[in-house]
Amino acid sequence: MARDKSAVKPTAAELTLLNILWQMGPATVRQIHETVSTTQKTGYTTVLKILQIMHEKALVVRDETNRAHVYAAADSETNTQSSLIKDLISKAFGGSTSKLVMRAIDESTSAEEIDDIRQLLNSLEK
Amino acid sequence: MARDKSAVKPTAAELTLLNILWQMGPATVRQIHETVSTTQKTGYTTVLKILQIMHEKALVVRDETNRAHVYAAADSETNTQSSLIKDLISKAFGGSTSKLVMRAIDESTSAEEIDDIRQLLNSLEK
DNA sequence: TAGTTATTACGACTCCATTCGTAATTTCGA
DNA sequence: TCGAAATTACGAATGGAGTCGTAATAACTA
Repeated sequence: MARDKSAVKPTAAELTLLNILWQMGPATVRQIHETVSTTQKTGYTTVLKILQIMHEKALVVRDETNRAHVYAAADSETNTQSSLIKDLISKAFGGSTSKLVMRAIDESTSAEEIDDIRQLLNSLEK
Repeated sequence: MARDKSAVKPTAAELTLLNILWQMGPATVRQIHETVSTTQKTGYTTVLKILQIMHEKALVVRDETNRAHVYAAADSETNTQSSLIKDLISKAFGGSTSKLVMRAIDESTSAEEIDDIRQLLNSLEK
């Protein structure tokens, strides 16, 4: 049996690094550390260690051609978002997507975002 | 300063017990354990311990009047769902509610659920 | 009352996430 | 070439989640 990739759920720290990788594209530890340092005070080797663990979990791939390894997200942002949301729907919303959507939309949701959602619904065949 | 309740995010195991409490209403450890046992094999003292930790975190309240303490969820299901979803939107969707909704709806979403969402949007003033 | 049963309290143990210091390795410039 | 700088590798320390065994306590019953 092949291992189910969607079973690997990134932790909070891992998601922080994935967000950077999705934004920047493939990057070295130094680049990633510099970016993460603008918002947090995290040591260089901490970032390195987390990337190594993510590599073991296959959350990232890395190019070892050069001295400084280049890391990249193994899965797309879209796919990761989908699996995170499916997880939350099953664990906290009794499996109901509509319940989640109803909770997600509140007074802080902008009119533009609501328009976006309306257009999405209109584009559905169902 | 009052402590911010929304800062406490229930873990996976805690969420399992909260779901039971929201469903059953206030209940003893025995009742909760019996319910959780229908789907998992978890020891009685494990459930007790988790409830005690949840009590320390103020995720549940308990009535110690009787020998068998009666536990109840401290916060409503709706409020907890809202804070879980806000957390996910900020950590994985760049703060965009519409992006989350777009990911949430996919081919597995039933026509009934999509209708529910349409009605929600129609009922909005925006 | 005395023993059995039910319940809570306590603490230990494992696993994993997160952090970082230090060692080993490689590269590059003087 | 050789030493400084950069990078990776390794491992230890901390803390929390989840698990459960055992002790302490309370209640019930024969």
